[in-house]
Amino acid sequence: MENETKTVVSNFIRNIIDEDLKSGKHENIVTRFPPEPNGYLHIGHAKSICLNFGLARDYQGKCHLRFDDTNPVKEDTEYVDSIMEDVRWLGWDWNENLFYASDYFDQLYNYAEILIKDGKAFVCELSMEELREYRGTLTVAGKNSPYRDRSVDENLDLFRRMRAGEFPDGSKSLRAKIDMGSPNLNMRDPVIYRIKKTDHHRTGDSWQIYPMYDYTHCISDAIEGITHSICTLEFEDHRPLYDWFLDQLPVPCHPRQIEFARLNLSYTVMSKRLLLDLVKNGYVKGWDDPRMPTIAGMRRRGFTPEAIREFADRIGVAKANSMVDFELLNFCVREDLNRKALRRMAVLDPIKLTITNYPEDTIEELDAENNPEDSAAGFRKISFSKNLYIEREDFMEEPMKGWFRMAPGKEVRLKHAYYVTCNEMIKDANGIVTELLCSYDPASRGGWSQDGRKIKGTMHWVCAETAVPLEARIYDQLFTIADLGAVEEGKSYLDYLNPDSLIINTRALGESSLRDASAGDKFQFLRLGYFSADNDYSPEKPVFNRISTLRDSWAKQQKKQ
RNA sequence: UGGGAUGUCGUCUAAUGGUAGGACAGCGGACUCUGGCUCCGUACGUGAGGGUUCAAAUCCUUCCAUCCCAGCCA
Repeated sequence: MENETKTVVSNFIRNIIDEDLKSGKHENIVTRFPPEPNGYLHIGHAKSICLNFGLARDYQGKCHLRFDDTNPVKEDTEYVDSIMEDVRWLGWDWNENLFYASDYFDQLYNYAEILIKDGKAFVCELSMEELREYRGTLTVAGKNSPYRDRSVDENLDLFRRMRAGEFPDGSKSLRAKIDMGSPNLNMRDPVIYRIKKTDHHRTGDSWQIYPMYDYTHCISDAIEGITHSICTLEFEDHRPLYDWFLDQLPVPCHPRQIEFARLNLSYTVMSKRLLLDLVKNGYVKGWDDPRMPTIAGMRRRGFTPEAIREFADRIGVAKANSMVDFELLNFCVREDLNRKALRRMAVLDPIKLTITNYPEDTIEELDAENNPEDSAAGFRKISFSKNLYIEREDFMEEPMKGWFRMAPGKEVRLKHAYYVTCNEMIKDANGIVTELLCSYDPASRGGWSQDGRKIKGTMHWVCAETAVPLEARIYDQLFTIADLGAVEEGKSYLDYLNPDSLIINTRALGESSLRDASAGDKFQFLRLGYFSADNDYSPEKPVFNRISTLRDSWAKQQKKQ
């Protein structure tokens, strides 16, 4: 990644960092990516990961990976493992800086006692419903809890007994004593500890009480010496609270929280809840379903880490809510794969093509270049015979204006092979063309001729004798509308699921070398798109996922008419 | 209707009082053994009104629009 030398575009966070470095506020910067291990990472997280780790890389600082694991009822090591795998796969390294908020439970507890001793926190016995009432509303101020004025000793005693497990879940909470009249609801004596008699995936049964996010996050940042704590916009309202805790406590430093707009991508959803829904209710086949915007899904689909990082760079960082066009992601994979993917030929909708003047029982070997963008990729052998298949849509009985693929009497080139001319069509009882009879020019071997005649149409094909049957999984957007935030009144996002988001094509045929791939190998199927060998791939049953199509200016031209 | 934020080409994003720039998407063309790639060209924008200034996307002001907040979730 070191050789990705490109000019970085400025953004408001870099500007802040530049100023902090210039003013001497900081000599080095430390950022962090703080996921809660309660779900799989998605492309929105990738934006945050690339931002935080990218900043650390560019400023020679550090980026910590910290699991924000303060709610044991939702969290699991399965998620911890997948998150670490995904961050690494994206190309980032936290080195020795792996942390868990649960590592700080003791310190967090001690700080809470300090708050109590300073008269800045109290044990409250309001039920959740009562608490809601006392909190007030957006427009009316809250009321003080009747338990707000307990003595320090009583608070300390109660809090210690909460920790010891003497009280049932929900019966008591520790609250900060701030201001029930604040127009910012987060400042209305927020809960900082709640009782949860649930085992934690790391601390087991040693705790009966768990700290809340607002309390934990700022202190964790301070303990780790984070300089810039970057989070999403919805935490903007929490910043006063973030600062309040750090101002009350003898913490080692006071990081600055900076908020940016989370990623929205057209035609998909980014909420963990909705994603979990899709998985649990079987609308997709798991977290790594290639239609999912999860890192795991995108990896399986065939997106590369390089493409995702490039995407993250290109979308930039700002504070305005926005919706990025999925096409940008397609652009990024194509750009990456165009350089790297080996070319292969496959036919998705085969129609038989017979070369009538080619000798029977002969199969010859031709050379085909593996990647015109990379001469080091070399050549491969492909076989050619009298019996071929071409793409049905590459033939048109009555060619339209501008058509330069196969048509009756028209000479075209079979890529890497010969010039052929279609002389005759065989049709079935319904008038559907079932076979094309062509003649070839033996002097055009390799796909060119000495007389230099111009052949505009070039087509992909496979040799019937050696072709391998493929399963091609053709993906489309999971949803039919670009903005899932704009679902109509009374409708659910499920009403917009695209019934054709996966089409399994088992008619496809590929050149024989496609039998020798392994899961994860990526190819450009000539003129069709980029494909990745799926996890289900085996030499006996080669399965490929379509990552994206190629740009298709012919299709575009057709659409306009 | 309280508080917090945000409005720049279709989309994303630069500009730090001094020529509104880039990318994707679009359009047109060149090239091409992929209607791919590449290259060239081109159109399109400061939410609205008022003010300050030689000069405003930027400062002031009044509107308007959108987003977030009433979990013992993060």
